[in-house]
Amino acid sequence: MRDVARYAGVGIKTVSRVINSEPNVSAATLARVTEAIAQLNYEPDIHAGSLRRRGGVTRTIGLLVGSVANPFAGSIHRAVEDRALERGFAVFTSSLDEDPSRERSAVSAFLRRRVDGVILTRASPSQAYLLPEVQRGLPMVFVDRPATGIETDAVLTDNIDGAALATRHLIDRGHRRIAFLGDRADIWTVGQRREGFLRELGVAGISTREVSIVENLEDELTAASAVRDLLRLDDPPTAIFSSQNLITIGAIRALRTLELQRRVALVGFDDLPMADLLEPGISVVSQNPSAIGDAAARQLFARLDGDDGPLRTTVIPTTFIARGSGEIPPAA
Amino acid sequence: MRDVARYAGVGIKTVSRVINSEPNVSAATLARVTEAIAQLNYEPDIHAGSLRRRGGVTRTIGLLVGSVANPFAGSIHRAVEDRALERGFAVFTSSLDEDPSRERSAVSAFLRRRVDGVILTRASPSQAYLLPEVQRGLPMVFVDRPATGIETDAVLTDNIDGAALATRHLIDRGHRRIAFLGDRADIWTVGQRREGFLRELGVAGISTREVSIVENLEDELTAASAVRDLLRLDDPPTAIFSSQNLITIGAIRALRTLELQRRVALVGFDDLPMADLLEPGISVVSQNPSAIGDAAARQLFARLDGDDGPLRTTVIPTTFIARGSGEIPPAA
DNA sequence: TTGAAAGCGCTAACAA
DNA sequence: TTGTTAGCGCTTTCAA
Repeated sequence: MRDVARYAGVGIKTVSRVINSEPNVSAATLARVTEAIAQLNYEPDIHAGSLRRRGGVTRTIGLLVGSVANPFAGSIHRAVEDRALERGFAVFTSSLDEDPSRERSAVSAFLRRRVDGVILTRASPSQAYLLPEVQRGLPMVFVDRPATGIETDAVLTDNIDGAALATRHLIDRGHRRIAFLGDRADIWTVGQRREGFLRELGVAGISTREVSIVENLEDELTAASAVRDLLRLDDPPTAIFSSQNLITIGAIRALRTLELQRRVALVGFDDLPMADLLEPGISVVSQNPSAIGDAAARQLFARLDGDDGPLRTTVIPTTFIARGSGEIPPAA
Repeated sequence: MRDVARYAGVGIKTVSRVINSEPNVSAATLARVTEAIAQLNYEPDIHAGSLRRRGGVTRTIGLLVGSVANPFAGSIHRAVEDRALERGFAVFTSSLDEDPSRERSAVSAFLRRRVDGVILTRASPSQAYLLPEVQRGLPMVFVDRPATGIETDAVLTDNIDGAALATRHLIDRGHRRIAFLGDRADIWTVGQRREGFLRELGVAGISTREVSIVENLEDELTAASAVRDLLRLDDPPTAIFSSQNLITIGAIRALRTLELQRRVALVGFDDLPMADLLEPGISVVSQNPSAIGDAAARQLFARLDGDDGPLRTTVIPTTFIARGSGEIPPAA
């Protein structure tokens, strides 16, 4: 900055004014400084500035997700990035892999870099360790799962309603022996989805003894093997509600292996790429990760703009997409 | 830091020593300082430190990709993040959408935040504007596409060989009238893939008049319509080589519409999720984005560790995956 | 083993 | 409209 000032023949503060588009710089001076910046290929150091700047803002936010390799997280990330870009904010991202210790170290890495706000999908059971940041007023928006141990803004999918929607759809087509496939039971969303499933069974007067609930499925393989086991029962389910992506794929594979993909109904929670190109097409309850990211970013920036209204939980609705697999009637 | 020093009854420099795990701190002092840090919930400001630190390292790198919502980019990102995490580096990401102006502004945003290195998929035709950074010694690794206008390290997919592999596979099954479907012709990779396609035609002695080359397909819709047009020709192609993901999906849709998915062979460049669950399964030349990200990050960190050996271009091989669609023989 | 003082690149406050 | 000075939180240098 000193070099630029010297080159332009002005004081260092004038360069600062130009960089920050502050008023009270004459057109001629502005031109000279701009030229000097271009000539010297100068990029101001945003962090040196934020050190002294009021509030110490860095125009940087942090995003924590399950894994950036996961398309669901990718869509959230992209929506957050789009909102951030509009305001000249940069985005740090970190993958947590459902590992509580990674959550803590990633948050710490962000705090050491003085992010202005954080959007996070939690991986640990309690966020009480973030209490000092909440009290300090660091904006935080939880996505996909609410915080535990602290009160914050949140943006969630309507898991209960989505699961109920899927369940009712199957019940309406005459199914009673429906299987629920869930992933790790300590993940908040799966509990919600099971709740929606059970609620709708109750509404229809179906006893939980008629249904099968399998939980803690870890991946495609365990899901596929669970489905094979279920369908070998004396009184096998006529429909399956799979509460997560990879589990749905496992279920599809198992049904194919048994050549039952046109006899047993299947509805998955969360959409799959090319689900409409399979035979039958896979009916799903579709989430809207892009809307989640968008709402979370808007909420975060509203807080950064000084919104100190009451905490808000935004619920993003789901959409049922019928493609064939969910419309199969119970076997005669 | 001053608060921590006061709380622990030591000088500020001693706190600095503890934070940076420097030697010459007695066990008793270390314990007191550690306790003070915990009590005060202190997180050091990494940027204030880098201001004075030799070399000014921030333990931060920047990653530029097409779009973080794209699974190919997501896999690269995840691999980069994994390498970065091992070393306590944070990762900034930005999506470019093939927009040259976004490339420049995103790079500038990273430079203003003093990243220690950059990994980028270029979107603009020339990177000559980065010459000052190259000369300054800022480590940069280009992924997926080489830089133009500057010399840097790069990690690329073996596009020519991959395309040749796919083409040879079709030729070996008796096809001669093969269609090549390409996306925007100004994207470097598609040119390479066309080159591999043409090379293999030459080896087999097939005239380019026998094949159809369609380029500048923008998305699924334009690809699908191009395929429908091709198959309505008097002498339609018996096989299709699609050089990109979305275009492959468009081709699949078009073949379905025409009910030709079991009569016209199809090989795509880049793998698709659930491609094995379609009927027929989609044969592809699979890239390895995770290996690309891994190699790029390793190269970047090697440079940060002081490796000043000659510039290196790492080529990541492709794999052919036969699933059915590529093994369909020419219609009689 | 420890700490005091200077200074990294910038902005706030204030003076000219 | 412009510039000067102090100081943000840390590391470097050097002295105790």
